[in-house]
Amino acid sequence: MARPKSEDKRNAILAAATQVFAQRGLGAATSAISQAAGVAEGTLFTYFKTKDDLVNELYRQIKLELADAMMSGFPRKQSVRHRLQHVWDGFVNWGVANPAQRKALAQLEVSDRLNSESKRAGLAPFIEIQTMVQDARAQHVFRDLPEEFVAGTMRALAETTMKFMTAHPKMGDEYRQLGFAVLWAGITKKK
Amino acid sequence: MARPKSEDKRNAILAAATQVFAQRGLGAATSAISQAAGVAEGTLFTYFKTKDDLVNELYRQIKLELADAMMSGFPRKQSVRHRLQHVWDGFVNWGVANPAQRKALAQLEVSDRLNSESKRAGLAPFIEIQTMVQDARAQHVFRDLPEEFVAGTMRALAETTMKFMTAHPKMGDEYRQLGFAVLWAGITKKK
Amino acid sequence: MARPKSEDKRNAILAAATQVFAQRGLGAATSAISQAAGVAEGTLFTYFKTKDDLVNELYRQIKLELADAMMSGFPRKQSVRHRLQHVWDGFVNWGVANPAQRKALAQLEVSDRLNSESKRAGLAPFIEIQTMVQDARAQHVFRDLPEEFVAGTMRALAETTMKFMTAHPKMGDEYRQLGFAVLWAGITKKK
Amino acid sequence: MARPKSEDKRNAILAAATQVFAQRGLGAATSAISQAAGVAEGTLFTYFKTKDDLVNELYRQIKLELADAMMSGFPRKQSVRHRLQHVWDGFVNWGVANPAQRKALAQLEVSDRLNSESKRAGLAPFIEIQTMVQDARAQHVFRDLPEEFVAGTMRALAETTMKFMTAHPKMGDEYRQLGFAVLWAGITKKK
DNA sequence: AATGAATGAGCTTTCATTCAT
DNA sequence: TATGAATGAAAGCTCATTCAT
Repeated sequence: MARPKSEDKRNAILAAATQVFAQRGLGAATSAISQAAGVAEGTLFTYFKTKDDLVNELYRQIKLELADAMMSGFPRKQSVRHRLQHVWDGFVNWGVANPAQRKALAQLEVSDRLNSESKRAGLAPFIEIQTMVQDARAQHVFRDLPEEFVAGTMRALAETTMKFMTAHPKMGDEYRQLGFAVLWAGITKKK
Repeated sequence: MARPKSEDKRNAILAAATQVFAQRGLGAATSAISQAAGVAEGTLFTYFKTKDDLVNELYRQIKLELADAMMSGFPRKQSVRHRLQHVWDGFVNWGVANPAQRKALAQLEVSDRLNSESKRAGLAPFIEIQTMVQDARAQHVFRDLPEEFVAGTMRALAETTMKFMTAHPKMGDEYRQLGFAVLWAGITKKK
Repeated sequence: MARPKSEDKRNAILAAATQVFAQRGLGAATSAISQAAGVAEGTLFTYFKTKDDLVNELYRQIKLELADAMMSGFPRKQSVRHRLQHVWDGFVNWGVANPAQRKALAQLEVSDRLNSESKRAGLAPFIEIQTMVQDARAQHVFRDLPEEFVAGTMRALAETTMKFMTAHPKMGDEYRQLGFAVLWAGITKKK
Repeated sequence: MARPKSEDKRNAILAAATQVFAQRGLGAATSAISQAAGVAEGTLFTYFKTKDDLVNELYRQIKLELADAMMSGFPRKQSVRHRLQHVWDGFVNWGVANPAQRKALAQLEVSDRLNSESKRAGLAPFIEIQTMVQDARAQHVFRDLPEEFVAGTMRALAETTMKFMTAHPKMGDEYRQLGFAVLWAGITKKK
């Protein structure tokens, strides 16, 4: 048989796309990606039929990585606060550790190149968070907010927190705690 | 004597750019903008030397409009809470009333086309907010957070709030209040 | 106003396309055409939105020229033989005088790039020939052949005749007569 | 010992090329041919060094098949009319029975990919027809036409005839006769 | 100043051919 | 020999910008 499609090469292309998209946006040329990946221009298209395919695939992959970072070891049985802290820490730590992924993801989320199938797939691994939020509301731990409002708030605060952690790496732990404290104070019920 | 450049035309181009960028992103063609503005393709370039110039100019203009919406009638003398509520209301009301501007601004903020000069100019009209935050911290009303963290948090929460207000127009007032409550609870000191 | 679209340039592009298609087939690159026309690559697309548009337009233009060559001065009132000779002479003379057009047309006719609208438009100017053939059959001048068989035979014989006229220019008149004689003998009724 | 090249595979490629070229023209991708042949893309190039080689080889092969259809059982001893009818029938019957070959051949004949060697080889098996035409002229059965004019006329008329036979299969025999009658009337001397 | 045709670099994608397996 | 991944030179087309009118 001929040489098999190399998983390495596919990954190299996805990694290169992450970097290039993070730096220059989704408008970046596929040739820049193939070059960064160290493959020929045409090779990109043996692994991804079109640029849109690449974009969608990259989105799903990053989302999976992120989900892994947030959900692995999720303390299902513990308090809402513990569980929320777990996903918060997972999120911001991942974002700080993977700035290119974070930036690329931000571009991908607002892009009009994602098909609905990808969007759905990107959401799927996070259902447990939804469950948690529903629990928290049912237990009157949270204010009476729509789930998506909570999710949006968390994402937004995490975004801000990550910026600060990145800008002041030595203060990372403190900002992460601080960000969480703001989130928790904001969304929970006052006694 | 040559015809003077028309302020009308310049504004038409900026308005068209707002709409087009909001809909299709900054990658949209300048020809789409000139068409939407009702001027010739070349005319755009007599008002803005390059596309980048247009982008930067638009950014500054939207920021000025936003500053106006947030800062006019600013109750300098009143409590921190009153002042914060004022800018919050100004922000989210503006965003809901001007969705194209809001979307365009979001694209502009993350774009790599803004030069540092524009970024600085975009920040300038908001210094009074900084002052307010500094006051609040000095008075120990706020947690011990960096000013920019507060600003980032506010922007992030406002973004989420605006999405909800837009999605559920009838609940606009409630969501605006709710968003503010979350913000206030998040950033102020516990007694 | 800006400089108007130049009819000259449009014609230059069509002429260049004729030459290039004649030589290298419809697969020839648009860049080869623009170069031959002495315009920039992009300019071709201000006159023809796509390559297919150019191809279809060229087809219609050549057909019109050919129709003019065949039909102008058509002796409506004279005998079938006179009329047939008229279109025959017009056809082969045109083909010999315009070899590039002839070759390009041959490629265009068998191409799958022609849309049905163009095909219809290309046929339209030749209806009088149909009428003539119908007359001839009604008068029992011709054998009992389908019109299209007659047309196909004529085109086919003309093609052969033109090749000979081109190969032996000095014998042009003789071959034209000879070709017509073969055609006439072939399609008319024996007494 | 290395595996010998498989005649089967070679034939499969030629057959596939016939179909693909007939349908999509000579511009069709080699990958489409290899796929249709059920072999790998690279394999095509072990049997034919380049696409041009494949094209030329296919031309020669089709011409041989056609020659076989026309010349086998050629009644050398019989009258010119009998002999001409034999090749005519062979030609049109073959064309109707092998539409893909016929279409592919038509594309090949007008292509600029045939080298002169192939053209010569393609002509060779038909010499006997030349001889026959020479005989016919010497015997003053035919008009005073160049051999190639006769050949061209025959091919052209056969082309038209085949179109009609294909379009109206039930009238096949009639059209074949009719076509031949037109040919014979056209090229023979009047008494 | 206003226009829009002209320009050519740059884009994504295809494809004949090569080459590692 | 057979395979199909790898290659990079085109291809058609778009677009920011220039320039003749």
